Amino acid sequence: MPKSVAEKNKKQNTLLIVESPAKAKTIERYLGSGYSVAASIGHLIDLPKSRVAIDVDNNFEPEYITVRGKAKILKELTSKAAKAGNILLASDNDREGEAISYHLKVFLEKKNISSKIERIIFNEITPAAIKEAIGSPLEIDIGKVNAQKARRVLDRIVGYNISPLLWKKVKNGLSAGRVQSVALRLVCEREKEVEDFVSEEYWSLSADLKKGKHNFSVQLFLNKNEKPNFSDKKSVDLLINELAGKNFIVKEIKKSEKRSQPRPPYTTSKLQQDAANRLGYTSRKTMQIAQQLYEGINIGSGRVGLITYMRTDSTRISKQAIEDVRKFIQENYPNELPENPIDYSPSKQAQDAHEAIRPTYSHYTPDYVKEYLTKDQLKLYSIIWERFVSSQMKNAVTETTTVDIECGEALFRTNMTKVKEKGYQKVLKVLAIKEKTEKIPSLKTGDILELIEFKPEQHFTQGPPRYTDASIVKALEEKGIGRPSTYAPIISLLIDRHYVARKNRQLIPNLLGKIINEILINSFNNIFDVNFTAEMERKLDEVEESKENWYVMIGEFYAPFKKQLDHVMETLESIKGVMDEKTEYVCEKCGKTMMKKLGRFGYFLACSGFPECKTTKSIPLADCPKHGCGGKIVARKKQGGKGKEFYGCTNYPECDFISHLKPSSKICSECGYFMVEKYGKERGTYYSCSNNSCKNSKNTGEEE
DNA sequence: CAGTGAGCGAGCTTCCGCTTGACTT
Repeated sequence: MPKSVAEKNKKQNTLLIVESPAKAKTIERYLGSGYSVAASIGHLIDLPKSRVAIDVDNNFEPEYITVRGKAKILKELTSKAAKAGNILLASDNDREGEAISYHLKVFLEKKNISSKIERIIFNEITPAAIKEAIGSPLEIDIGKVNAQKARRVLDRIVGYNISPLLWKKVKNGLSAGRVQSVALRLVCEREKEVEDFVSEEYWSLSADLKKGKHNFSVQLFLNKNEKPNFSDKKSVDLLINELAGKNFIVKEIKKSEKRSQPRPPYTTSKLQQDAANRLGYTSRKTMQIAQQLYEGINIGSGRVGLITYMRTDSTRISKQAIEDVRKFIQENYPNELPENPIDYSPSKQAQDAHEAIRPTYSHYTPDYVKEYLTKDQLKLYSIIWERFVSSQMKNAVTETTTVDIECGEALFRTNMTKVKEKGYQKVLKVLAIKEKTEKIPSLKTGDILELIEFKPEQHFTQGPPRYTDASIVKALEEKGIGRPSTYAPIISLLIDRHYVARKNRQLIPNLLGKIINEILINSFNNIFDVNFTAEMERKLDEVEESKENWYVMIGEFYAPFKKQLDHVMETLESIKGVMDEKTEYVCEKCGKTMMKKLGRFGYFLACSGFPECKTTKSIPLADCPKHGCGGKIVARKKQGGKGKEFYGCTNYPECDFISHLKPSSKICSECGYFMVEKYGKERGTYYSCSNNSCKNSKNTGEEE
């Protein structure tokens, strides 16, 4: 049949579809002619946003539609598919990826695309891995698709039923969900621990000693291992008196060697943790910068993707990358190259669709790419590079010398740590481990030391630390809640909804967050529990292995849930309006007091006479400092309500005063402008003048 | 690192997870 031959010739190229456009570009380069590579840019088909769209009476069948804004991509993919001889669905090798491929396949078949559609899977972007995958095409794994469907439907049922309950009982626009509400719960529970903590005074004792010309410090120990806690100064003074005049004698000198292993290359969670702790980045900032490094930076010779994909739960490394980094180590640190590559098999629960986060080429050292990167990009790239290269180097060896010194009945001790072999630490700069260690003069057993002075020191027991971006991400990952692509958005969501505030990097629940959490755990303790997700995952595994029907699993959840929901809807008392605060402001139109309320765009003032009087206005935060202006400074946002808040004058555009930081109640003693709160890593919270030409704007503001 | 700019809001909101882009950092 001549027609089909002509058709065949026309349609000989293969279309490969992945999720990420950057990945598509890379793969296109690897494959060359005969192939074209396109990207779906995430999910294309999903539940509609505007309603629940789950048919409870029909085995929970979800209603799928084209995702808003994705119609164009779907159309383009369809037209490319129509021209291709062969279509390879190469979305990620996890549940979500399988669902993307499945939906695409169903869609294309409906569009009467006659070409062969196959699923291929690779877990790393290397020519070898991709070619191997193309050589062994697979069927869609319907078990995985069903597990994704179950997860999606469950989250929809929980989120889209409990959120409206909150609208009715507490306030419009609120939200609840399997993941966000547990994150909120963690923050609230920690806050409770902080509030309940009672700080206690205790004292420690050290002594400054002298041997020859060398001074050094030793600490009092109990039972050889424990530091004693004196509850007050009296008891420590008692001991000091007892020891007065007694000799300090060196009793024992011990040396011990410790090997420290390099850490595995980064996963998303670990990268966010280190970037937060070491560089002070929020999770969100880390991901934005990582995305830039992934998509590519022009480094003279052209645009190069500097790191592998940044959303991963795996520490796995491609064979090619191992060879590359071992070559780099061989050339630059030949003594630190281990005989064999170090294996970082991913943890058991990892979905493992991507490699670890690593530099694409080890020889692009931070120094080499420095001039092409912004400061922030360079810092983040440096820690990724250092962590990866060091992960394939030899252990470091440290030697610790412990000296036990007796004084009467008391035992004092000091430690000195020396690096014997730097090993992997040779490449650590930004990630360098800064260890403070005592310098001890050379001593031998029996030496008698001269006492310079006793140093009793007062301490207070510290309460548990509040969560930070770093520690909440760590906690969520450990509990299996959320995914690499959602850690940063979860934190942003809690803050955007005014459930939680981030202050000096700490996550503190607002009253709104506490109230919602209280309601949720009182009414749905079983769902918003850290174990709920773990149990869900266990069942999803059974669905994936076709041991259970996805809708049977959902049905078992739904029946009791619906009962619970109806009960709460009926019995829970509405507290609508209790969040509104009375203020001193008076309505300009009717003279009634104004209430402070939380709206879609943040807090605002509204007349207590609502709905008769609909007066609203922004909350004045400070007087406009411009001479003779008389306006008030209020929080503002750019058009469309997008972007970060700034603070401007109510007399705009006549008055153009602006500050990007929130006014504090403090007034500058130099120029009378209001001061703003700033936070420095070293000096903590301080105040600075909002007047750029005032000298106080650079310096620490005076404390009142 | 400095620069940054709307007049809204009392209804139609909301989930999680995959992606990037536009916007800040």
